[in-house]
Amino acid sequence: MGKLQKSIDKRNALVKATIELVNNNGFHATPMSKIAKMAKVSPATIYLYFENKQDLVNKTYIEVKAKYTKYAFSNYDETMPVEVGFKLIWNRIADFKLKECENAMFLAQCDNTPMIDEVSRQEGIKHLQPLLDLWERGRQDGIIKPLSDYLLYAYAINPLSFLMMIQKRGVFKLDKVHLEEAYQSAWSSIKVCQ
Amino acid sequence: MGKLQKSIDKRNALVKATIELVNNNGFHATPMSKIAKMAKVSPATIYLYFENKQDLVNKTYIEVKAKYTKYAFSNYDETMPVEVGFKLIWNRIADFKLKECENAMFLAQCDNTPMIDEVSRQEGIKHLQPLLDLWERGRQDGIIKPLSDYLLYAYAINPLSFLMMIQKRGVFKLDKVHLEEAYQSAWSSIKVCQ
DNA sequence: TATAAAAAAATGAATGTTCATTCTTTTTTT
DNA sequence: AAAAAAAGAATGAACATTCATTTTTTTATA
Repeated sequence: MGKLQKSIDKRNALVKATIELVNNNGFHATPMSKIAKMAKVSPATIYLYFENKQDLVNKTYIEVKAKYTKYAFSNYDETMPVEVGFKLIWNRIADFKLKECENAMFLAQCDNTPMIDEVSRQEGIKHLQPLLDLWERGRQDGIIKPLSDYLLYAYAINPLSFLMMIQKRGVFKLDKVHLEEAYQSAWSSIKVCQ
Repeated sequence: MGKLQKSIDKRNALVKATIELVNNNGFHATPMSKIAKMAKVSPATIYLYFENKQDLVNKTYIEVKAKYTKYAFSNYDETMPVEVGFKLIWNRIADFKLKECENAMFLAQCDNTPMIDEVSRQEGIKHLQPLLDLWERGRQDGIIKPLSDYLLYAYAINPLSFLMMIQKRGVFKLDKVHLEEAYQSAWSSIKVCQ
């Protein structure tokens, strides 16, 4: 195995350990020493890859966010009709939140916490543009309500975070039927009523 | 001022300081010493009122959650028609999230973080019953979609947390018009389409 | 190709700080 | 005068980060 690959593996192991430990204990209760142990690395080695703990968590956030948006748009292209495109993206996001639960949990925690730098937060938002473009198209065609992107996100996408969270907490199990119902609610909340 | 009142004041000051500091720095970065300083009390005094830091934050959570639900239902009574009752409660919750921003932020952070004991979390949920009863009535009358309470909460209420969060972050200002739009989206997402 | 010197990467232990909690003393209330 | 409440300082543990060594990898030479 090449030196470069080994470096990449080590870095990935650190990021993965960070996600898992922060999910279970929160940022404040995950010492660098535990992250190191879980990644099978010396604590000192972390500092060869990241400046410090804050940098580690910022970079982890940005990477997970990038993975999220890449996943969300993987089978979308902008020539699709608005409703088709939205359904596609919505389902991919739902998939991500339910299948890539660790990653999604981590994002939820970062997004509701002063754990992350404002700069990294901004960096993370960038890649959502295709969805915003789709909405703009929908508004112009009179298919989607003329609401701010924030409102549309709040009603069409954000509820999935809540559902993922309670599902993870074990109090509720989201099955195929629920998912279809959730989609209908999401779409109802932003579509123009005929 | 009586001894009891003085005790209450001191305890309230501690709870208030906890909320403010945790909002700004997160649980991990708010030392007991800072909480004590902000509440104008010796660090040792905190331990006369709370067992330890975890207990302080658990109790704070439960109190804020109780305040939230009390606020939400203050002008609701269960003889109201479903749609009227829902609008009333929704608006009170919106008010709380926007006017009692510190409290709402604190709850959002607690709800997306392993900061709080599972026991305290359960304790906090209890008081939401009137809303669940209203929804049950709405489902039976064919006014509200036959969805699980979790789904209804995810679409009708939870988006307000997201909107509060981004508003607090300064990236978006929620005005009267937005609020009415938000209500329409919330209601659209859970009402049965005629 | 084999070997050794140099460079890079990785390590475990050490350092200094921060912090939750407790202890002893002082102040306030009864 | 006794009891209760509060205080500030002390304690000891946990932790992020750095330091001095060791191990691994690369490069240069024969």
